[in-house]
Amino acid sequence: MNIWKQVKQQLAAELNQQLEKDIIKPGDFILTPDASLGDLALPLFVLAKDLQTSPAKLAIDLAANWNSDWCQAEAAGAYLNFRLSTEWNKEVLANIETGENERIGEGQEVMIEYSNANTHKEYHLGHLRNISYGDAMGRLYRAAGFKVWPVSYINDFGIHVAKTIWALKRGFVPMTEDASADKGFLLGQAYVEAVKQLEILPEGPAEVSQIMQNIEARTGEDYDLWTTTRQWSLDYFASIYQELKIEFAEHYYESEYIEAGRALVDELLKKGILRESQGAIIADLEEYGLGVLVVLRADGTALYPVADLALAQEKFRRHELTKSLYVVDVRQSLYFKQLFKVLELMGYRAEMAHLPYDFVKLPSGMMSSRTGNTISYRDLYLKVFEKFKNEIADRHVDWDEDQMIETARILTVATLKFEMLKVGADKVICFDVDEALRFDGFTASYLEYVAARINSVLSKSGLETSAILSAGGDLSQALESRLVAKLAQFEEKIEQSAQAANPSELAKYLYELAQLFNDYYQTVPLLVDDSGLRAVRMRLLLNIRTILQNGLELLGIEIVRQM
RNA sequence: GCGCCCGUAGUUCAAUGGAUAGAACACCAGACUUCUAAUCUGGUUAUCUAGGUCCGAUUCCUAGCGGGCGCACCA
Repeated sequence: MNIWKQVKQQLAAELNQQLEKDIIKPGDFILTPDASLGDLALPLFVLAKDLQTSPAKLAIDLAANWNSDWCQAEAAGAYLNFRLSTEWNKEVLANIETGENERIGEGQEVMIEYSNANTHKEYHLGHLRNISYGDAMGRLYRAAGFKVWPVSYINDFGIHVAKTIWALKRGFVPMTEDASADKGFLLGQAYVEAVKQLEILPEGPAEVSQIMQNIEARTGEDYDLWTTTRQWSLDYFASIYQELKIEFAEHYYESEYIEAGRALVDELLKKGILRESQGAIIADLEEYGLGVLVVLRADGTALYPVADLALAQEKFRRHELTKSLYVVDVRQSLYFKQLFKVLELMGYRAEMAHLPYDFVKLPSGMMSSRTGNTISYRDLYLKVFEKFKNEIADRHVDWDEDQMIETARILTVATLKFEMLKVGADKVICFDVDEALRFDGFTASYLEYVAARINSVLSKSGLETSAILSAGGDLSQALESRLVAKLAQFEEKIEQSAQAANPSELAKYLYELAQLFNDYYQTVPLLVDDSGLRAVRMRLLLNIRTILQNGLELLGIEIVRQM
């Protein structure tokens, strides 16, 4: 139930009745720029023109004839401002407490592919942005009632694999006998070393090429080495997913779709969707303004679309999808337009969309796993984790080790994800480690701190949840009304974030809510002697925590109990 | 050359075509005998340029400037 939308509908209905026309729509209302002006506003410029009067005069007329108690109307220049009564506050809280929300996606299935990492390479910040974004989008769709299939697609078969294996065979990077997750991490370093050595050793390229052929033959020593090292990477990825609490319904691997892809290419050649050109096999999409997509090289080896086409086919075969989404770097925008066009020509009609996001760069320049100018996920995680752990140790000498570690883990994951999600997907993130290690300002820590503060106050209130929920006192402070109005906007924010495919809107909303709370906490005493007042304030806090918790959950972030 | 994205405060980012362009960081000055100071309060600073549409443009259109990224055998 979207209460803010209900309010807009109600206002529109009452105004239309007053005017005896059906011209005001719920979408015409805007938020006031300042709380002193009220909660909602209606700009009257267009309406005044239709009614052949001036906006200011219309505002005065409408305000004069307004006679509803639940909401006050006031003319302010060309705007009609509305202020909701304090009575309304409790309705909002009751609405949140019932926990129902709109489910526009009921009965629809959406597949969302993300975390398209490469085995035998480092898992770095770029992947962190991808997985955080993909996970959040999946959660937003799920909240809207869709059946969501989060899937990962792992590229385990490119030339980069051969390079890494070459580096291992040549002993450029010593492999330890530690857990395989560590080996997965070391593979990333092996790859960087391979790229370096390939520029030095003249015999390198030929050796790598031979290894690639051996792997593709799927037999022999190099193939066995591929199987083993591939598993190291997969175990490493799995450990990261577990750490981030991100779960996939299915995992797809490029190596498993190349063969089917080749058969598909033959079929599409016969159908005339693909054709031969300059020795290569292409999809000629010039007539759609999409240029040319090369599918097979002139030497017959497969390019990326081969597996991708077969994979898409498999996805549609397995599930009745209404939407199929791909969370991939913005640089592949053209590629996805081409891929979707070919799939359309093949007869697929489901909605297919690329959810692009811009890359993560460092103050030192572009990240590149080839040159090694990256921040690995693991290094960053450990750095942030250490900082939190030290901070907790300073503040809570009485905590045991388990509590410290668990809290630091939650805060670390929250920080990593929040840093990736708080910026619009269309923006390049210039990642500054020192910035990310901050605990103040627009950070996950700020939000977590509010949750912890609320928990603390609630437990000191001495009230049972049932007593809090049935509290009947009045929330009459201006800050309380602002907080409630903010809470009421939650559903709408979710909808907007989902529609714009932009979790940063939700992140920003939650931050603003937290700011309001801290202001409230600072200025208004909460644990007051008046038991009715105390109870209703606790009720407000409980609701703030609910929204904070639910909102952060949509971003894939857990809240701490204490910090 | 063609296409896509981005140009907002010293920096990093906000603003479904609406009221005085908001935050955060940094900097300066304050607030814990009282619910967690990982907090709060106050102070200084900005829409790349030129046109156009509109009652109203950071937002939409055109041209230019600046940056990034794509565009036939990378993924």
